[in-house]
Amino acid sequence: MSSLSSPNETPARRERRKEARPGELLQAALTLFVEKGFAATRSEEVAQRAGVSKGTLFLYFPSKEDLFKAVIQENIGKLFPLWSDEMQQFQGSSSDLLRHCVQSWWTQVGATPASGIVKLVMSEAQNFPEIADYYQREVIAPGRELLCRVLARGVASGEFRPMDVSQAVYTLIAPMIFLMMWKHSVGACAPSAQMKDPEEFLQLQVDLLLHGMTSKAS
Amino acid sequence: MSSLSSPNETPARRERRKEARPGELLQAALTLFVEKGFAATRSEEVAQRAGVSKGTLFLYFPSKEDLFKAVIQENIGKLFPLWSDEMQQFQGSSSDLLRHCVQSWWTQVGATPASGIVKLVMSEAQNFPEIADYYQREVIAPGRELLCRVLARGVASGEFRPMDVSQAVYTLIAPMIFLMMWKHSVGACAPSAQMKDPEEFLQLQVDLLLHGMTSKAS
Amino acid sequence: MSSLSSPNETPARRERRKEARPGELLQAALTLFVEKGFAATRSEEVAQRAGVSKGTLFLYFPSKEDLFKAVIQENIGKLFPLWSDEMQQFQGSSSDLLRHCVQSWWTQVGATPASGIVKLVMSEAQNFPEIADYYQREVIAPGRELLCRVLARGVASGEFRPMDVSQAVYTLIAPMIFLMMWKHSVGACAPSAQMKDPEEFLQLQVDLLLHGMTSKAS
Amino acid sequence: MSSLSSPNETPARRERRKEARPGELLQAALTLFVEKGFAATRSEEVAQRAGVSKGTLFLYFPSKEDLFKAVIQENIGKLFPLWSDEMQQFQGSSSDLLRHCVQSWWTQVGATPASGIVKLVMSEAQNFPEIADYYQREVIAPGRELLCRVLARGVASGEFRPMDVSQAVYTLIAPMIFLMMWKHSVGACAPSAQMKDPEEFLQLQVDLLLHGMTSKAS
DNA sequence: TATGAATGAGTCTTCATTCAT
DNA sequence: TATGAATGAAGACTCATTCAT
Repeated sequence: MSSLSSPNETPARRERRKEARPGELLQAALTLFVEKGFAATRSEEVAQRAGVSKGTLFLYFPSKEDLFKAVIQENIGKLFPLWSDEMQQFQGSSSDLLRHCVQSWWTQVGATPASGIVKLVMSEAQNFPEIADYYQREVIAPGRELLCRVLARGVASGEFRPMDVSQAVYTLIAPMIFLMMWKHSVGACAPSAQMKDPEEFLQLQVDLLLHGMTSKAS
Repeated sequence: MSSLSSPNETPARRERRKEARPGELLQAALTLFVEKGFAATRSEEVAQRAGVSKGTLFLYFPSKEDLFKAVIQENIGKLFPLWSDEMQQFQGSSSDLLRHCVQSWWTQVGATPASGIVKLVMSEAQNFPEIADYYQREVIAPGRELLCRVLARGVASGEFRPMDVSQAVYTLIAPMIFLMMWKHSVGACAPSAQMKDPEEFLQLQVDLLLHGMTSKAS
Repeated sequence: MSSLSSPNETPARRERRKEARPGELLQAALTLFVEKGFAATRSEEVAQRAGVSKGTLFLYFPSKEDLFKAVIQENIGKLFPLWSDEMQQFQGSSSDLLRHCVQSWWTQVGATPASGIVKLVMSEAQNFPEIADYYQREVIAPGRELLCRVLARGVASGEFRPMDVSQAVYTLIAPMIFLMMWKHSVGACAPSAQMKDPEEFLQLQVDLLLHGMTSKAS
Repeated sequence: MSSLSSPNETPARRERRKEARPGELLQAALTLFVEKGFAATRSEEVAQRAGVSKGTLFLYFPSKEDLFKAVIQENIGKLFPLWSDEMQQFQGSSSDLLRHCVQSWWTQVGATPASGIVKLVMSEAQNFPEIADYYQREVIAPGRELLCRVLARGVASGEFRPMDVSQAVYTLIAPMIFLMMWKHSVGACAPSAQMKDPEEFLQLQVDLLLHGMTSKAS
């Protein structure tokens, strides 16, 4: 436009805010949703925490549910394409790839507030079918697909025993889901019930699975 | 009403019902809570399904939350003393005992509506701290204790390798929790995400664990 | 029930209120809707004017729209069956019957708050399609049908000239609608625009029509 | 932008548009108000349809209400001076003049979107007293005055019987108002209730009136 | 002039719980 | 005990209007 007139112009403050808003709101929503639950978080609280008025929230997200969907996408959904690429380029053994997957998930979801989103969705799925659908499409399906590909890779290379990968994935999913649910429900309320070392638990689970699955072990 | 009938006849239906009331309410609550969720179930629905009026429900249970607690106790809490006894009297190997535990849990909780209660509690724990406390006391603690004893039994007899039982139990708990959560959240909403054969999955998990844990396997 | 025990019992106060409530609410709604319009009347105002709380209103009418429908039925809809009977039994000439119809309408609707309802429905029809449907079914259709029967009666007896009754009715409807609209819009706001003598106007209109319609007149 | 072009060329499109803005906004408002109602039309929609931003609308019209007033003036108010002139110069009989008036109204209002404005004003008059006042001043008063003059002309010439013209005008106004209200409320919602041939209806009404009014008829 | 981001007042409806009967 | 009428707090979302740019 007028880029020729001012050499190092920056967007007007108003403009910069406009671009920053969605992120600020998403961040606020993530924190509050995880802390208080989706239903228990008032839209206005989210707006306040992001430093804007109620109306502004609805300027960027047509509804509270859409805000939730965006939070899912921002914190989890967008990881799958990246992971998919990583997997494609991975050079090592399938065991290592599997370990890498679980590790990545732990680092980027399990150990972060995003884990609260997973817990939330599983908790509220019944009450918000549209969110459940969205989650199924954007998270569950890609997630399963990714893990299935990893298992299939191992089977194809002869590293893993032949198996029904579409069922076997649950063996990987289960400990992850468990960890997130536990952390954000009983773990959050009764410190005594908290898990001591989730990462070690995860390690153990994966080792167990690999030993059970690798050809050499049998 | 029954004033015309003989005084020493069997208690009138009304009176017999009177004693059955709490149980009927509990049954109705279980069904509805599992089907629609805790928040989405109206107290009046519970009363209606039990054939009494809204007021009567509050005569037996001071609040909806208390009703929930009673449902937990009735459907899950009361199982632990029984299981504890069973365990005490079990004669076989610790592997078999472990399998038996998981089997019992599956039969009496996992495959029944009670599994929905577990899902519900994990979902609502944050919103109802009192319920979380209650659950921790009446379910989690006894459950962990029971499984810890089983593992310790195996270790003591030399059947299992030495281990930190208090962490190892999570390896058993995880697939159970996962199964219940999955079934009642994504599984209930997206048929495509449903698990095909939960029992087989469970079997597999236990086998995996036992192979990884038993001395002979190493 | 126990009617044999107490000779002249009356329903408990609570009970009597229950039966009186709908009427009280309907009355309050009629007044407020006519005075302020449907959209501009808050549900709570209606409840307050009826001396109950907001919640109670929704105990008797599932929604504000349903309340409106009930107001229509109560104040206008229920008149048609009565009028239909009257017409059936009318013995005089069709001219007299027509005059009687218009007279009845004026006495029971035009000159009463019910006229405000008609104005309201015509005003809000676009914004509340469901109400428009209801009104069409419960008021317009029966009203037209009634007037058509009257005209047909006159034609059949040779008192009126042959005509397309289904279009001719509008000649009768028009001045009534006009009177109600005028009274509740410009008439209500600008006293100077108010009609002086609506009844005389109506008389004049009917006379004009009858002159035009009666066979002898031609 | 146009700084590169010759200074004395025809006004740039932008500038020409600038002067056309109010008219475009008025046109857009007319269409939308009639289609969706006043309250249901968002200011932004009007602006959008006129190809400008929300802010610009408020630059030309201080409020939505003022926009409405301008729409009234533009589509109805400005007709009366013209009609008044026409009447002044009319040479034929008063019957013909009356027919001409009704005809003109039908052509320029009744059959055009302007009829929707009349309906709207009558609907919203209570909620917007200022609009009601404005309408009374700019439309009702001049309209009545015009018709009164026509009737008085007929009476003065002996063509019509003596009458209270200030009341008699309603006999002319009624069918017009009715037609507009009907078309834009029930007629718009329930096709079955729509009038078949409004023009014929109008004709009939006028004939009826003239028969009743002309001296010869008595 | 023109823009469009931001504001915040306003309202229907649900439902756990109470209490007069 | 049992009933069910009554209560009232709580929350998402819209949109006319403003004002910094």
